[in-house]
Parts: sequence; structure tokens; C-alpha cells
Amino acid sequence: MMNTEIFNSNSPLMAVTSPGSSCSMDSEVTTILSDVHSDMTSDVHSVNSDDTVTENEENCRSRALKRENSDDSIEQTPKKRRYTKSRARPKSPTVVLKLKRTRRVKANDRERNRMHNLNSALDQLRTVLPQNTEDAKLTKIETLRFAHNYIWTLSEMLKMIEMQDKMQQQPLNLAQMGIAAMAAARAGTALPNLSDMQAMLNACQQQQQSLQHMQSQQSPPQQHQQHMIPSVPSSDASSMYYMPQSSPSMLSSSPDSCCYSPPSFPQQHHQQQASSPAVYADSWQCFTPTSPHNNGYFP
DNA sequence: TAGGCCATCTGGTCCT
DNA sequence: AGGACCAGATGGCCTA
Repeated sequence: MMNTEIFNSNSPLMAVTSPGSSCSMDSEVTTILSDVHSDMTSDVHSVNSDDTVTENEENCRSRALKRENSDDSIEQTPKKRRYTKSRARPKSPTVVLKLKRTRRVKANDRERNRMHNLNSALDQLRTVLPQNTEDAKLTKIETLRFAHNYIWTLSEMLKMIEMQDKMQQQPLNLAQMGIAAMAAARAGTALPNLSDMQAMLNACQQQQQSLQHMQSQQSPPQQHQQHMIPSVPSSDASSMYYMPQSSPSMLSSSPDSCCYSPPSFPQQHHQQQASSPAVYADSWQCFTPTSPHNNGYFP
């Protein structure tokens, strides 16, 4: 995207080369900066691909080192320093510029490294988040939101399990709950408040009771059972996004619940969400920074 | 082609 | 003084 403010006076380049400084300095600084800039812009492409980051980092480093060395060769001082006091002879503008440039190049190197570390940490985070391998890589903001929501949903699950224990009811199907949590966090919906969970629990309980009743009468209805309890958590998209049918808040379409229930969330669309980044992105719409709903983070 | 995402550069600020 | 961190600017790539 071409930025129309390329010649904006706020631009560092323009700030340095703005009128007011001497002409000779202007040309020198401009040359140096354009050198650095062309060096750096040639680096931009090389780091874009994850596969080549190491090699490109190496290239960046060697180039930076080369630059620094060339600077050093210029600034080389005699081994026996004439002046040991702090009040050394004032450096010429050229030397000062070179010194500044060296510092800048070093700082750029550090900054690049820092951002690489940050990206590595994000990658690590992505690896511990449930993700279908067919899905596009989560963006940075999606990764953070997903992680936040996933952790929150899992902790809500824990509360729910504890509550279940206290009530001494039938144990929850953890696989089912895990899948539900994953789907909810992933889709930007919430598995949410305790009353909803209680309703879901009650529905689960009723369903299981009816199942038991039916089982006692005749052969077990496999299909019915599948309704409530997916057999195993698998990487298959359809089961990844399985949600119990008796989750009232999830399927609610009331205005109040819009942040919890994107319109495309119900079961028939889950597979589509998993396979289509576009549809998947839609599910985050109500969590965009402009959204009134907690900036995309729940609760 | 516009807009989103990203990597990088840069100058400022704070901390050690 | 030098490093870490931050936010703004810039330009490239990709996709709808």
C-alpha cells in the first residue's frame, strides 16, 4: 500500500533532511540513510518466509557486522591513546555521524532480534493451542485472543467440574467438554456463565437418564448417544467443532448474546469454519477492536 | 485495487 | 552510556 504521507514532515527521513541544517550535512546524511534504508528494505523480503528466517537472520547479521567493521576501520584510533581524560578533542561531524550510524545499526539489530524472539514466543504459543492443520496460521492478534479465551474457557470448565463433583452427579465427559471449550474459544464464542453451564449440565443429565431408560428397555440407541457425546476428541474438523445440542446460550440469537454466539456457529457450519479461513475470520467479527464486546476477549 | 498483516527502521523514553 | 521497550512510519506481500 502506497502511503500518501511518504513525504510527511513526521517521517524520520524528512526530519533529518529538513531545511535548517547545513547543505553538506544534508547530502551526507541523506546518502548514509539511503544506504542503510536500501540495505534494510532488501532484508524485508528475506525474513518474510519462516523457512528462511535463520538464513536471512544470518545474512542480516553478517551485513550488519560488515557495516560495523567498515565503520570501525574508519574510526580506528591509535592503540596508545593520547587523551585519557573525558574531555577529548571534539569529534568532527563526520565521525559523529558515523558513530550515530553505528549505534543505530546495532540498535536495529537488537530490535530485529527482539521482534524475532517475540515471534518465536508466539509460535510456541500457537503450538500449544488446538489447531486444525488445514487451517491458516493464526495471526498474532488471533493467537492472543484465542489463547486468552481458551484459557478462560478451560478454567470455567474446571469450575464446572468442581461444581459437578460437589453435586455428586454423574461425571462429565471430559472429552466432550474439551472439544466444546476448544470450539468455543476458537470461534470466539464463550462457554460461559455458570447458569448456562448448569443448564447444559441439566440437559446432559436428562439426556443420559433417558438414554439409560431406553437402554434398560432395549438395545442402546447409538445415534442418540452420538448426539451428546462424541466418541473421541479427534483432529477431524467435524468433531473438533462439535457442540452439545443442549447448550442454550450457544445457540441463542438474542441481541444480548451476540458476543457469545456468532450467527455461523451452530453445528452445520462448524466444518466450514474449520476449513475456510474466510468464514473462520467472520466468527471473530464481533471481537474486532472496534467491537463493544471486550475487544474480542471474554468474559 | 483497497485493506490486512507483517517485518523493519527509527527516535524517544526509561532503566540499569 | 548502553540496552530494552515502545509506538509511529514505511513498504512489501497477499487476498477478496
